[in-house]
Amino acid sequence: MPRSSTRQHIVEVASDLFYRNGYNRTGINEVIAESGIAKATLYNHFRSKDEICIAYLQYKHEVFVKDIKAYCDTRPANGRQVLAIFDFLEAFFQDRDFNGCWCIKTVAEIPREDERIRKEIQKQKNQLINFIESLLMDIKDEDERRDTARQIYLLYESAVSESHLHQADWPITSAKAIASKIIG
Amino acid sequence: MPRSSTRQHIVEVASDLFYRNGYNRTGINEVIAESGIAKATLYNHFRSKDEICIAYLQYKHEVFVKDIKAYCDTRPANGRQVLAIFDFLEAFFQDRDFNGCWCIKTVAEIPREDERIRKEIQKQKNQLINFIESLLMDIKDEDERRDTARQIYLLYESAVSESHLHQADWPITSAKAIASKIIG
DNA sequence: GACAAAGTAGACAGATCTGTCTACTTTGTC
DNA sequence: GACAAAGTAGACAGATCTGTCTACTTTGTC
Repeated sequence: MPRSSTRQHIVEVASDLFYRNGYNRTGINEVIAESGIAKATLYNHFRSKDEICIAYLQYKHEVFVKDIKAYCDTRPANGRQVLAIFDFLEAFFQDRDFNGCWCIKTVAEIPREDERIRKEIQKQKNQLINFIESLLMDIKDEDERRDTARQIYLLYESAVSESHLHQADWPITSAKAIASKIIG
Repeated sequence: MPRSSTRQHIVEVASDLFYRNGYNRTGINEVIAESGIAKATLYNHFRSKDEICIAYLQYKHEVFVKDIKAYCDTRPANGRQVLAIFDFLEAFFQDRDFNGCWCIKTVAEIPREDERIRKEIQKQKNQLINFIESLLMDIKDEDERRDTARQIYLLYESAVSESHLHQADWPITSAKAIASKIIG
């Protein structure tokens, strides 16, 4: 296996385990056993478990952005296109691998001082707000567009967390209904 | 110290530590050192760390319910009284001990199989929805009242998580603005 | 086919952390 | 003041888990 795909393979396996079972409850030994690689190989690609955590967050975000963009692209580019993000979430929720927001989960597990991870997560959330804003180009006033994007972002985030917490999809339909009201 | 207040003392100290530094990152030894009690005393009051976790969640919820009710009671009991929950949150956010939602934090840290903790958290969230509903008695239709309570609950939850995540209060003002629009 | 780079299997050091147990002391009540 | 209940200080077993290191093998390239 070429070096770059070994790294990628580790990231994918670790991501699955971290997301499913939690970062602290997934040991390095589990990652290497599941990856079928030696421990020294893992530490040849990553300096520490922390570094794998960053790669995990980036990988989840990368896949998420790709998927949600592709999903929204199938809808007509009008003022209501943004509502597609809730339909995307509904599909994600129905998937048996759904386990809430990786950012929120990870932030709860790491020490508060870990600035690298905190910054990465804030970056991801800001990119999501920007993406939502890009779907709201019907709104000509820049401040209003930004405000609306933030509001829909809040609803989306809530829908993710709460559908996971309650193990039910009413938060998704409810959030979508509010978003629909907001964009008029 | 009488038995009941020893127990209460442990719960308060453990709650501070769990909420501030996280459940998994707070060891039993830290709890007893901070409480100034012996380890055997702790295990005389609680069978396991897990049991302290339940007591922690219940204690945080109890204080929260008492405080938010008292806060909302100072406002006129009209259709807009429910908006006070966002002002309450704003005050809580300004407090330097604010550290997001203890339920979300704890759920992220415990194994998925821990049903007792999961049930406790769902119970707390349902009580919050019921409390919000009790502030919406202006809405006569029962289904509509329930729906609205859930919507405002989603906004409140989002405001808690996101103000913590972004270390900024715009999620609170933004969520309040949406809630205000919903109740008309 | 020589050689470097990458990978292997797993022992092990060292740092956690929970929960038990021991031998003893303090406190509160009759 | 006797006695039980509650608390103390801390050793220790046993179960983690991360990251290093050793001695060796495989792979890819010139």
